[in-house]
Amino acid sequence: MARKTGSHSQITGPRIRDAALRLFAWHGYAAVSMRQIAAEVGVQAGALYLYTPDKQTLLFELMRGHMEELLAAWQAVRKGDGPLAQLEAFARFHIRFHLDRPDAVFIAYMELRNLQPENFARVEALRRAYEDELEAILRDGAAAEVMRVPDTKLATMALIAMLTGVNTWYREGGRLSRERVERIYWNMVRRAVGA
Amino acid sequence: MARKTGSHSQITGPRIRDAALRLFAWHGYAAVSMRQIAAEVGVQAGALYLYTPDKQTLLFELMRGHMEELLAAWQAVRKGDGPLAQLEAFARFHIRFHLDRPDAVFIAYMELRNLQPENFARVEALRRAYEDELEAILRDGAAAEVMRVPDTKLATMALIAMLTGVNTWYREGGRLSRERVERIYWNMVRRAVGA
DNA sequence: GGCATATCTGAACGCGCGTTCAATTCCAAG
DNA sequence: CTTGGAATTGAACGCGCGTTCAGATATGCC
Repeated sequence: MARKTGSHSQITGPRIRDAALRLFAWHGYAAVSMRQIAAEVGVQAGALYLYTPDKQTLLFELMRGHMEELLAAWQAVRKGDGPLAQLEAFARFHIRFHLDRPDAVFIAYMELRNLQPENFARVEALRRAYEDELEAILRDGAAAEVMRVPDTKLATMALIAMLTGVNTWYREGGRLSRERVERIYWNMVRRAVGA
Repeated sequence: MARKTGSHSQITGPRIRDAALRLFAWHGYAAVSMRQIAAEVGVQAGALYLYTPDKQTLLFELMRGHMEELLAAWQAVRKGDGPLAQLEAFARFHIRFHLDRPDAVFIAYMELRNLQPENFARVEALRRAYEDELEAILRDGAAAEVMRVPDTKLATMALIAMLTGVNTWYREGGRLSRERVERIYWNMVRRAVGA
């Protein structure tokens, strides 16, 4: 049950996004009602419509925000010189970024089918842009003959799937530290591309 | 629109499962109504309840059926001798099996959260049993010093994620044949475990 | 204190949901 | 042709959905 005080706050917008992110990730977009989101924020359902035109846009903005954060964060990474250093930077960045935002990652992968076609296309474009970053590294590595990748597109998809998979099993405070996880994954990635 | 003839058929049960599988995979369990499934089969919604006690059980039976097929199919595979041959058998089997059943695979990974706790536990147990098959191979390989895997559990999750990822991008009749995809993935798997 | 404005409530709208069940239709066996 | 049982219909049930909006409430400024 949510709070009952009538005090107004200036931060309802972010609180709605947080609640929606958490609820969508746990129960799925289609299974979560606007009333549930509102209850989590401590507000009536109607109030949500001061901050979003509809439920679909709420989902889309969460996914767009996540993908743009992802791209911006990768652009900001110091990447080092040479394809191998860049591949290591990518692998470690990907794991770290994804472990920091399990809910947003979950939504970005699971709720694509609940986006209207136009919104879907925009999110997909952002995802492809991210994949292209990795593929460029692999192409450079293959050209410089420091990696053996018979098909860069396939290798891109394989490596991203492997790295993203860490979110399905890693639990904070578990058997392995983040640094150890990063190191082991990086070694598997390096070997997988024959470097 | 479905057919309107009143002729009874003895195969309504399987047709319901087929329709539910396809619809759940495309739109998600929560977003698909019993009336939509019924329409796909060419029947009224009430008729579904001659074949399933409720919607939740319909989902559960689809997932349980898929996981049991997966385990049975793997048991039936000729695996060859030695950890490396078995790892190759596993990688190739996993890709083949998953590419043959994209809808069931999608459901098995995406609709776990829509299972009631008891049903979830049963499906999870089956999934763990499958993962254990791979982990046993990796442990044997590490013990025989033909593989280098610092953590078998992590490697298991990483490899399964990588292999399952093929379903997200592979399209029949595309640029790469199944055999070529299998071969490239197997090479990445082999290298990833340092063999 | 009074007022403008941003924020929120609470009720309502039409709709589709999962599920039930009496009545009907169909098929096969005698 | 009749009959018994399986298969299916079609209407109904209570409920919660996304969304709207007139009215109430709180806040910051004069």
